[in-house]
Amino acid sequence: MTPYTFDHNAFAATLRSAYAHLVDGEESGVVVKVAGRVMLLRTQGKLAFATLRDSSGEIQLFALAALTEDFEGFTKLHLGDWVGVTGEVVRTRRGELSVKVGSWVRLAEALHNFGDKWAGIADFDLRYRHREADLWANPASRESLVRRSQVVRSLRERCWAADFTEVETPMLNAIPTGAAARPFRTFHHALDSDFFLRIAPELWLKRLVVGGFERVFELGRVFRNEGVSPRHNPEFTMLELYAAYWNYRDMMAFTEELVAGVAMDVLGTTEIEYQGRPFSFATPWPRRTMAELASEAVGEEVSVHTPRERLSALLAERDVEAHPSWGPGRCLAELFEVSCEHSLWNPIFVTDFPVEVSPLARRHQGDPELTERFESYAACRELSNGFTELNDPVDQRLRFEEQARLAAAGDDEAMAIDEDYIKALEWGLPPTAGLGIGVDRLSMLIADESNIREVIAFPTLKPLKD
RNA sequence: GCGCCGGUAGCUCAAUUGGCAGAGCAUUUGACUCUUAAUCAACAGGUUCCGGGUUCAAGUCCCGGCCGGCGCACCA
Repeated sequence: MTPYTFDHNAFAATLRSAYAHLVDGEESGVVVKVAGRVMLLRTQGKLAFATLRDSSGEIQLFALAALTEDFEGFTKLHLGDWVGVTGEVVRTRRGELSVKVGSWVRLAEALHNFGDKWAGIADFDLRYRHREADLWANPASRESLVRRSQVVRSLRERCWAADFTEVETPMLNAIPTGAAARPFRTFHHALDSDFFLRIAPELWLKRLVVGGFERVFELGRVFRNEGVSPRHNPEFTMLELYAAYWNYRDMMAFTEELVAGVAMDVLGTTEIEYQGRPFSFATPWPRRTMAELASEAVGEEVSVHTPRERLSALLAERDVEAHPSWGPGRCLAELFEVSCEHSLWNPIFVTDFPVEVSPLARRHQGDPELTERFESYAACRELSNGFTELNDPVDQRLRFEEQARLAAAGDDEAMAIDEDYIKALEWGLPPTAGLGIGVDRLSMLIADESNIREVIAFPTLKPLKD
């Protein structure tokens, strides 16, 4: 029977720093209790050395037949077993800081182990399906998840510090809305109703602003029934926040400070390497309009007012066929994506998106065909999306109706009309700016990972059939 | 969803032109009083992802399926 508790009082990392002064062969006279997993075991006749890993790091266990209780049993520990050890802190003659094992107890047995002490676990299928073994075998896997945790913590603390109230909104939605995406479908038996897993918390959050929460944020999971790739997991984490009385320029300023601040909190610098290439979070980030960037890329002046025929011809030159339902706005957005996105390495704000692709954003004060919307790009991918919120219920209804026409034309990602949301706007949404940040994407940057699965503890995998 | 690549012992990986399926580590047994991926000796360990086919002979070639990686599409 293994124990139900173990009263440990020391960690590997703190012992290493507290006893750094011990010289080779010196004994401290201090007895500590440590616990963790046996990573390596080296027996040598009447001596045995084990490498113990706890949450802080690793430290050596030094067992002697003459001193250690049940020395024979100690030498028969398996790699991966959890043990609790009581013993004196010493440095061995060969210079390794150790706990000289007096008494010890096996806290849990590892019935499986991976054996290879050098290569760890390399098989992706095994690593992701049994992340617990991956985390035990591969320190780098643990490191990436720790980075993610630090990113989440930093985002939360910075939102709290800016007086945003953290809230939670429904994941089970009668209407999937707030973004353009195919939803997951589910069913509630007692209510005898279909539900959709949320694709964004956006509309709920703005309803809270209507209700008087002037600054709110939600950090949580959203679900999109779309392709899986090294940059897309079907469920992913989004930070969304809304601030009354701000516009999109205020929100851009907040966004860059937030993201650069996370880099400072987690890494202590804004200057990093991502996938072997220098990358800088340093603020301010450039602000460029979508039309400007697209014009530069295609070598002629284009905008939302360029005739659709010209835009579709430019798309065709880039092997993109403009769908008949696309107006000039959608064409411009597509042109931007195919011609600019791949070159946006350091963070940049792309601004002034067409109304046609921004059904929840307020029209631009200088051009009613544009919106006061931005997306930030980093490492050639979208990192955040924000805008001055559309708070006119009449215009919002028109935008939803346009979405409905797209849906009728076969666009299965178009938004549905949300009458409750329109009614909320009729109660009065103050001028407000909103922001969404992909937390997994940001974590990839901070953890220097190219695969989103590395920053998700248990990524979505296809279930095994028999 | 499409394309390319991969799947061999518990783990990491070999296996020539189609010719007896191997090593290291882990497990088991033994030796060893300062090891560090300890070392040394011995034993054991297999539906070569699954199902068909070609062949005297298939881990290897062909067809189908499963799972994964990458790319494309979709998207954040």
